[in-house]
Amino acid sequence: MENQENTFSKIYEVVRRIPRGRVASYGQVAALAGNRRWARVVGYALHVNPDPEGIPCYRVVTKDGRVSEAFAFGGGNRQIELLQADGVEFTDGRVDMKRFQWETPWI
DNA sequence: CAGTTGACGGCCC
DNA sequence: GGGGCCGCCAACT
Repeated sequence: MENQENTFSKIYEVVRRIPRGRVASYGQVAALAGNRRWARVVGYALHVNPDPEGIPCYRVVTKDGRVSEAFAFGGGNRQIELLQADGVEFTDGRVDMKRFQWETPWI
């Protein structure tokens, strides 16, 4: 199995575990991956996203509930449309983290 | 090998 | 309350 202890693999595994209709922040993914300070690394890891179909990187947003502007991998704010399709409600270009942030035991 | 960058986060002003 | 700066780790040039 994919028991690779690589930092990136951990991050990808966490992102892959994000349920539909929910979002997670970069710091959250980093914390679940093992280290909270990997927030920036998470961003880079998703940037090199080797499997965009298996890794819903669009479910990862900033702690403010806003999506990255550099997410132009499909065309502008396509990420928001994908999240809305998942049932995530957006308000003024931002998602209500209080309601849609992925519930994790790390909290 | 060393310096800089980067899909961020948190603290300071 | 909003904006700006520094800090974290890994990858790229």
